[in-house]
Amino acid sequence: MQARLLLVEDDERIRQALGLALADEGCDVVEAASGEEALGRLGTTPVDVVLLDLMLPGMDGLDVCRTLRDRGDLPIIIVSARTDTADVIEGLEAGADDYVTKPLVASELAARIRALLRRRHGTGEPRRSLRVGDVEIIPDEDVVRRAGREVHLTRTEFRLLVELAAAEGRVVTREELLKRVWGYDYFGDTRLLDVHIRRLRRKVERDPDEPECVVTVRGRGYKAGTPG
Amino acid sequence: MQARLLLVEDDERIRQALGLALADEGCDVVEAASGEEALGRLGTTPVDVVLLDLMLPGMDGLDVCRTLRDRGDLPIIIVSARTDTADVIEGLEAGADDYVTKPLVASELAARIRALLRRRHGTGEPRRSLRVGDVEIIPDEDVVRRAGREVHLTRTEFRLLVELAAAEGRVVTREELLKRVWGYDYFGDTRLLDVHIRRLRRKVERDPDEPECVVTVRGRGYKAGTPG
DNA sequence: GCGGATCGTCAGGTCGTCGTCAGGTGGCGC
DNA sequence: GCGCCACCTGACGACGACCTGACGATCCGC
Repeated sequence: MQARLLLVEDDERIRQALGLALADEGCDVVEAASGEEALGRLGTTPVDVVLLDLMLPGMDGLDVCRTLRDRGDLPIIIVSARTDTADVIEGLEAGADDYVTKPLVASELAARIRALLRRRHGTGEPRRSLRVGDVEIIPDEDVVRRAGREVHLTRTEFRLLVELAAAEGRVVTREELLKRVWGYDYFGDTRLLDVHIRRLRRKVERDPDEPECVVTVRGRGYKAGTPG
Repeated sequence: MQARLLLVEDDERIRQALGLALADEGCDVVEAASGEEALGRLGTTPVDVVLLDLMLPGMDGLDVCRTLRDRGDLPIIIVSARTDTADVIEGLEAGADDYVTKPLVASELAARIRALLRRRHGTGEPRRSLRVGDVEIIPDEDVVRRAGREVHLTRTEFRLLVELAAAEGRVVTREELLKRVWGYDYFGDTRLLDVHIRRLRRKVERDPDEPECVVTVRGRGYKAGTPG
């Protein structure tokens, strides 16, 4: 799944234990010990879900929840020791998507997280977009944008670009690309790949003669340009 | 709030009591005593949320859940007497958005319904209309308006448009559309879909030769146009 | 029973996409 | 500087996904 979640909990022992358990469930966990710290982290770190304890030092948990809801539509699950109906309703009205009570079972929590992400993106997978320079790739929409403008790619071009983008700047050999995009187990030379790289560059490069996004690594393959 | 919800529960006394309690909370309740009856009602009645008991005569509750999830993204809350973690996880994995255990508190249930609808529509109000560009869809009738003018769609055209609009710009594959609108389980290559897309475009597109609302994604399917 | 509305099928046409090719360009070892 | 080889480039034909108009079947209200 690899959902990235922010765990907001002041008790260090609970936080660490829960963090480890959720990591075991396949989550990428970021921790915060207070509401202020959580809001700070969210400014810099992209996150898919927030797990929010209500008993926090300083800023009240419900206020953190309302603040987050004000700022956007980030999924929020409240984790609390209080089981009263009134508390649950208050939490949900404050903008939480779910309210679970301690003691917690990590596997159930993970299932609830998956359900929430599925609801949000239709698939259970977070809708992440990939970037290469000023080129943004949105797999769900089959759309690529360069500097905000929509660029139409064919199926093959799209998969090629995704493979390169997913490698995050590492070189992807010609053999790997042929295998992953075409399923070829090809030995020897083929111009197939070159042609499609060419067509891709024509569409995504600012200047196709000076490639920045799709860079040739002579004798090995190609790599996505590193924007900084 | 006036969310319309379908209550699936075989025990008549529980069903009536819960139905009344939820009506008090401002819900518009439709009842069904079995999975089969529920699926039948959904074919004719537009509903915002399904409350699904797992202990049903005939068709298994989890199967009902999976079937619903297969057909679309209708919000589902499972209501069950079983409290085991394994049961909860199974329910959520079957496609439910939430899992609450008996005994129930109607006010909490209503709060969870509101949270779910808020997540889905951004406002907490049940969705009574969808938009694609300057096309507005009113699910209660087989009617859409384009730039204020009323356009009449047939049942099939309407469901097609709703499926695309609900995906909010994501690509919906031909297989998905065939399955959700016609109930087909992939029928190889068929022109059925094309024809209805064509007919739909004739009615909702400003210029049917330059589709803006219903966009073809070659090799995958269709998507609702992103206005702006 | 008649007529309109709606639906599914079909055949022919269009056009996007793909793979191949032949010739050109430029880096790199000698 | 020379030649080789990896890669670039534009063009072209084929295939198939999708479009389009037409037709017959079915349903339903009158």
